[in-house]
This record gives sequence, C-alpha cells and structure tokens, in this order.
Amino acid sequence: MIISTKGRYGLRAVFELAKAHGQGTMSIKSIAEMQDLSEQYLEQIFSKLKGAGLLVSTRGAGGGYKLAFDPKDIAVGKVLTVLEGELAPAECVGDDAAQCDNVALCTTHVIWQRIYDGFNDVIYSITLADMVDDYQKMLSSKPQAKDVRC
Amino acid sequence: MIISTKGRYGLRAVFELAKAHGQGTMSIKSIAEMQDLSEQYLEQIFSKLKGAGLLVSTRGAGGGYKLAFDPKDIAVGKVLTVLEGELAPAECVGDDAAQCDNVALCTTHVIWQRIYDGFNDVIYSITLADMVDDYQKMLSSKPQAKDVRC
DNA sequence: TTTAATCTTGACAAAATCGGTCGGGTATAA
DNA sequence: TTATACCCGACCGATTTTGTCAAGATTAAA
Repeated sequence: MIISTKGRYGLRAVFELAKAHGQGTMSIKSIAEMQDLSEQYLEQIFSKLKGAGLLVSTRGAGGGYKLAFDPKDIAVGKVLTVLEGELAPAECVGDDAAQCDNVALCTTHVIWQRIYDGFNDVIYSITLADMVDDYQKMLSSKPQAKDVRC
Repeated sequence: MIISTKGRYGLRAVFELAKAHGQGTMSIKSIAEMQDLSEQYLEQIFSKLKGAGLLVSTRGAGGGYKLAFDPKDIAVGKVLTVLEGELAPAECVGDDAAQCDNVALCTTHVIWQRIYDGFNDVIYSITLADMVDDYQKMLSSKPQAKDVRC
C-alpha cells in the first residue's frame, strides 16, 4: 500500500469537513463515528493537519475542527503529503532530494523523476471541492446512495 | 520512499543485464561489484525476478544470469511490480483489489484509482531498451561520463 | 460556578515491514 | 575433482505502522 492508513483515513475525514464547510465545526467524535475510525487515532491525524495549517480548531463544549481554507483551495496532494511525508519514489527526487553524484548522468534517476512528476500531477490536480462535486453527482444519479468507504 | 531498496537496486542490476544483452550471462558477483551492492541481497532479488520469468540462469563455473526477453519487451513496471508487489495506493484498486461495498459510490476510490492509473501508465510505458537508449545518448553527449547511480 | 464536552500532548506497545546476513545446499565447467 | 556460481530457507536487528492509554487544558452551557 503506497498510502498508509494515516493518509487514507485522513483524507476520508477531511472529506467530511469539506462536505460540511461553512457550517461551523465538527467534533472528532462525530467524524470518527461517521467514518468508523478510532477517535484517538483520528486525533493524531487531525493534530498533524492542524500543525500544517490545514485545519483550525475550537476547544470546549460544542467545539471541533473545520477547514482553514475553502475546499477548492486545498489539494488532495497537500493533505496526503502532510500525513505521509513526501511521496518520493527514491531519495534523489523531490523537494528535499539528496543529490546524487551526478543526476544528469544517472539512468535510473530519469525513471524516479517521471514517477514523482506523474504522481504529483495527479494528487495536486484534485481539490477537496472536486471530491465534494463528485459526491454530489453520485448522490443525484443514485439518490438511494449511502456513504461508502474504501 | 515509495520504492524500496529491492526495487531500486533490482532495477539498477537489471539495467546492467540490459546493457549487456546478447553477450551471454553475467554473474551476481560482477553486477554486485559494479553497482556496489551486497551479493547476498542481490541473490534474493534475482531469485524473485527469475521466479517471475524475467531472468534465466546458468549454474556452475562461468554461469550467471541474463534477461529472458529482449530489453524492448521488458517494461520497467514489470520489474518493479515483481520486486515490490503491486504498487497500489489502497486495497480497493489494482489487480487483486479487495472490493469495497460499493466502489461506484465511494468518493476516495476515485482518487486511489487515478493515482494507480497514473503510476502504471508511467512505469509500463518505459522499457529496459529505453533506459539503454537514454544511457547511450548520455554517453555520447558527455563521452567522459562514468556510470553514476541514484 | 460547576460540569461536561472537546481539543492537546506525550508515552507506550504490538505487529509488520525493511534491509539485509548466514549457512548451508546443488549443478556444472574446467 | 575442484572451483565457480546459482539456489534456498532461516534468521535478525532496526524502523515504521497502527494504533492505545493516560492526564491535562480550555471553554460552552447548565
């Protein structure tokens, strides 16, 4: 599995926040229930996302989390990168790439770079708003639909 | 690191076989020396690749490994998949996908599928022959070049 | 003011995976 | 017959994954 549970659960949870954006905060408890996740594990995940500035929280009764930005301004890739670390195929590509002796002459480097670029193109081209749109469309085409996870 | 050492070392080693294709076999020892890898670890890697039918071996003195097919008929993706297992972002995509309750209604499934497709497009569109071509071009444009790894 | 809800933080731990090593085989060319 | 090379399964320490547990801080509401 390229994406660990942190990233997969995290994206599902953030998707709930995106659906409810503009309607105040949601508690970890309610999201954990909806998505059938452990509250304590989800705490860890949201804590990371908050640390990265993607979420804001309110303490106390009636508090909870919400997105720090509009869903259309949060790329799926951002969420995944915060939770998984940088998704690079090898050390010689990516933001904090360890430069090898001579990248210009390294044959496998070309492969890793293409994988990295392709991957990031995909995950940064989809926003949370896109996910919500997809969801609305699925709902309207199959009105009996219930939330499903994978 | 999305690709582990098995995949990264393996691709480098197989690239050596591709460069020498048509010139008989190469021993693990010589490749391990060239690419600065442990012989015993490389044995494990080649054993897997042989099991998958990508390599053939000759035992005894003067023996070694060679590609089972022409480099142009071996995709980088095939090598990586044999060594890494299927490179799926989640359980619900890929050949041996665990079907979730209702994929057609699952919002995150769309994301995992797009990542999976993008990834496989890249790695199955490059063959070992492409790598060798790249290498020859690099050599001719910088004739003083030595082999470099990353 | 008290209470309950909620986020916050850090430690802990079982299980799986990673990145190999070790110690023997077996087949074959020289 | 001997040296070379592949073959194979067990093992092993370190790290990462996937969480759990406990205690505390903050705040809204009763």
